[in-house]
Amino acid sequence: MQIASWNVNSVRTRLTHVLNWLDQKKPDLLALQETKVDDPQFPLEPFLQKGYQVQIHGQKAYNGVALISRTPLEDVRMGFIGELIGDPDAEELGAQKRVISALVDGIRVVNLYVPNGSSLSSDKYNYKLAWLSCLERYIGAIQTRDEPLCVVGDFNIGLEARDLPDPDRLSGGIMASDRERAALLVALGSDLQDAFRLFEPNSGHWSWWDYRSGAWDRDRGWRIDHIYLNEMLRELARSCSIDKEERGRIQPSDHAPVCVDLAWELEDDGDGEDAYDT
DNA sequence: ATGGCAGCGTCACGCTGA
Repeated sequence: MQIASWNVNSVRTRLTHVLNWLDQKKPDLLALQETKVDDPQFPLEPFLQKGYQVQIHGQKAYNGVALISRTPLEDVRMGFIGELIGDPDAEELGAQKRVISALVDGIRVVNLYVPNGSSLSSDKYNYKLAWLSCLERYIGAIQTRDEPLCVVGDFNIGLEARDLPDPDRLSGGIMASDRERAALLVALGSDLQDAFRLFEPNSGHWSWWDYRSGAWDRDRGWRIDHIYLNEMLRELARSCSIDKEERGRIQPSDHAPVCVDLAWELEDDGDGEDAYDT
């Protein structure tokens, strides 16, 4: 079972990139962020033609998440719902389409687009902290003991110095402040760990390069796109990698896909193909 | 230290992202 996460920065602009990438990598599940399209305008057909199922939770111009899966998407949940009951910011927290989750071949997959926060003095920073607090309640509600859980997405947080290109300068600023880091760690709880760090302890591995300042040419990125696995899935993790090549293409997203390979037996989908070696 | 690049909505540039 291969699960991938990719902030595509507009699914319509990046459509050929995404379709070509699916043909090349053949993941079982692709979680998209920043689709930037309202649901009626989402380009479903090319994905359906490739035999993928699609669930979308989008809005016009901003945000938007989707799940694209070779196996059925069951028990699909759009956004925070019950977790917002009693929250004074419920309406605002629900208006931005940043969360979609489904049960995929018995694995609970959560796809997130965490708010950026803009700057520490911005109202958007408080929104980010409130959103992460709601995420804590959401993950607490959605996870079931002894069931596999995989939480993926664009977290807009570099959790550790090794996830930043210049930690001395950037630590404490937006996407690297103590409060948002702590809020994310609390939201993830005690059972979820970063799949990438199971395999790669070193710095210098990025998932996002700013379009500006020649960040790509200078290889000054951040590692802000993560895949978190609970203990029972960690035991099955074979690899986790960032597909940096995608960022080097013509008219790329500013993010690269992140992929995890799990030794999880898929139900036979009937076409006789096996997606991985065992 | 600052700004830079890209996508969207709407059609000249402002807003937003990260």
